[in-house]
Amino acid sequence: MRIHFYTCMITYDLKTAANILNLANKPATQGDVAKAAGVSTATVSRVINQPNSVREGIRLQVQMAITELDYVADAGARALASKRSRCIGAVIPTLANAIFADGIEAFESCLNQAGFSLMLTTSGYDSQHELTQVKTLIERGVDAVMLVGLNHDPLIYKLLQQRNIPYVLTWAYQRDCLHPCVGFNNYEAAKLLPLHLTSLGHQRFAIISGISEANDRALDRLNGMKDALLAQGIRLSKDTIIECTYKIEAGREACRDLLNLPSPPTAILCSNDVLAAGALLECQAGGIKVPDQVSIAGFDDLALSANLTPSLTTMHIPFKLMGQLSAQYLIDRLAGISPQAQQQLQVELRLRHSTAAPNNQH
Amino acid sequence: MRIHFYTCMITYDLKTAANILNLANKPATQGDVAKAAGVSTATVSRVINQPNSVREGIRLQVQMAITELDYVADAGARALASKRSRCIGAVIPTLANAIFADGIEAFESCLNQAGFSLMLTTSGYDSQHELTQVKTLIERGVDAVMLVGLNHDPLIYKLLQQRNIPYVLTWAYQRDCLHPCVGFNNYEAAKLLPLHLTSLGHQRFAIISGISEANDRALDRLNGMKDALLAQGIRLSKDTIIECTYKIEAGREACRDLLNLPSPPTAILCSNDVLAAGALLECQAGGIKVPDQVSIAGFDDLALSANLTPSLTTMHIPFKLMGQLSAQYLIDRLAGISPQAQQQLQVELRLRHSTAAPNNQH
DNA sequence: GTTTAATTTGTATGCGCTTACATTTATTAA
DNA sequence: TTAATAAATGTAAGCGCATACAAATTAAAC
Repeated sequence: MRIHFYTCMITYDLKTAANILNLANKPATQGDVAKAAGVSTATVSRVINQPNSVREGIRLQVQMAITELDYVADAGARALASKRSRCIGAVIPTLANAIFADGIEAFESCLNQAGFSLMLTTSGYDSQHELTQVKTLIERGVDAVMLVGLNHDPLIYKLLQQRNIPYVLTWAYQRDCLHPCVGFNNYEAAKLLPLHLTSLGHQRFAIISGISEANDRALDRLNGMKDALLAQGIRLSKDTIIECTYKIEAGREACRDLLNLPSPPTAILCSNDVLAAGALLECQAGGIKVPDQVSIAGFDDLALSANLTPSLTTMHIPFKLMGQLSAQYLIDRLAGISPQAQQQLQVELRLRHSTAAPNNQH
Repeated sequence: MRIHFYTCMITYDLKTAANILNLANKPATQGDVAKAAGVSTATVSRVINQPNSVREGIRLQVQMAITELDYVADAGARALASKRSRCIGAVIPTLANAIFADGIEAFESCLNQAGFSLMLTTSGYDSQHELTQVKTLIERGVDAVMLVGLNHDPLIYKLLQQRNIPYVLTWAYQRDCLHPCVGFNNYEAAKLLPLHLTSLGHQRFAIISGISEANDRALDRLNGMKDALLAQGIRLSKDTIIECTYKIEAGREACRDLLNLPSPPTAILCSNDVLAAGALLECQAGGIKVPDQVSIAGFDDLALSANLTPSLTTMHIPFKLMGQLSAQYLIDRLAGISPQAQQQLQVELRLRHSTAAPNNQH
């Protein structure tokens, strides 16, 4: 009796285990759904992918079976059979900069609505790492790719074109660009800032720029500013152009250095708002009046910028729109539509209170 | 002769066409590599997945063929055959808040190093949308999932457990949490801020909080602050607790409202640094001296916070570390290791210059 | 030098789905 | 009604890879 009882226990345990395994291990397949609904797997597939091609009665039957069985199509098998992963990859320099975070948020949101998922990677402003990341994305089977900026390792283009993977460049625009791009002309946009300040009467300028070597947007902005100044007959000396990483502390430090110059600038142009905010905050901390003693201008128009005191004069960039349009471009390409390959967005100089005519007493 | 010649032409044309097709259309498969290297597909697979199990000579041969043919393994087929997509999904509320952007950046970087890719989605602080996003991630076949916060639709857990998909909750910690989590106790951490300010002598408090309904972190922080004040015998009236979205403008507006109260607070506790920065900037804009007239404290320790004038007293949270540890947790789980399921991180009150003893003249 | 064991390689199956094509059913025209 | 056409459904063949198992090779033991 004892032994018998024991045996029962074991049987019971095994059955329990089997149930757990059953619940935990084997997700329903298309075949299971087909059987449950009394149709073929082809019909199940159609219900999922082209519901209108299935008569309503059967469609409902199948959908009920899907719900009943908690069926979720296997992504790998779908990708293998259909040659589409429904994933789109993006390589951005970093999420630490809010402009990328905002742009990507809008990008992802658009993809999502169109039934795509975002595979996100960062390059850290390193073009070789960017290449690696693109290779990874290709290995993951993404259907399309978004990149930031115009300059990339040529191998990237080769790999993408070879596999017929649509791609789009963002954050930059050139009329005669060989690649699809959605953005604005950093060079031309950057020219507007010096123009504004020279029109106010400034003569002594300085620039705080991002690292131009690894960043074509930074380089374009820097060149735009320099060229616009040159056009006004103003040539900057080496020590009035500082390149640093896009960190608020770096902007502060650069500003401090500039204001300690024997003949400090009356206007500081910053190639983005993080640096400009740093410069402004450094002035605040040091008791230097902006714009009375020095004017400061930025680029990007972060949410912070309008809320600083004084509010920051800066170039407004429609990052959200940029993310949306670049997503839409890729979605259209994948849908077989041929959208416009080069799309230019309007930027706008936001005149606020960090810039004013230079104070002659200075 | 003529006919013969003609035949040649056709043959040539076909060959050309085949070449073009070959170059443009069909990426090399494992079989192509196998043929080129004179081995079986199994060996090619081994060279890729367990290189040490293949003798060096053959391995090099295969690797050469892979390079030669630009072979990239098909992700769908790999996922189908191996039941592993090598992708990990994350659902965060938004990228607009720098803390998530920073955390995710570290998270992604870790995944990358371990050979995984990140599939990123946002929920917009909407738990039903979060559920949808988790479903999507499961459909995409992610191997694991990262979520933010402790409270989620139970169905999320059910779906993940049912499919045996590892997951981890971040940005929050509870000793007796039923789920794996990496983070800190928002409630306990938030208690420290009122403590600091009451010890300075403050009696009249206000709180600017995130929307607590849709955000367990915000709720915990709010409750922590309220309870800590209650423990000191301070009970806040309705109009001194303002809930608003995490926007700098919202923080400004809330601060303005609070300072216009008949009996304005001498200390404003903010449940994150964006709101605190907003409050601080509003005071700056309004000519109200911080901390002379009002003390302001934040939570998160954004890069901006230390650079404001006055610098912001706030709770430092190790977001980067949090991203890294949560990534490592999932990586370990997928490697069959059983890492510690609940990991508590240390937070630290950073005393800076936005808080001081209340000015009695006020 | 043989036998045995350990390592390396090949064979062949199936992962779960999509889709071309064949077959059946419904619809329309005559 | 029947024939011709259109629409819906089923059949079955891969998609490209990983891996269990079998076979062959090599190393170790005797």
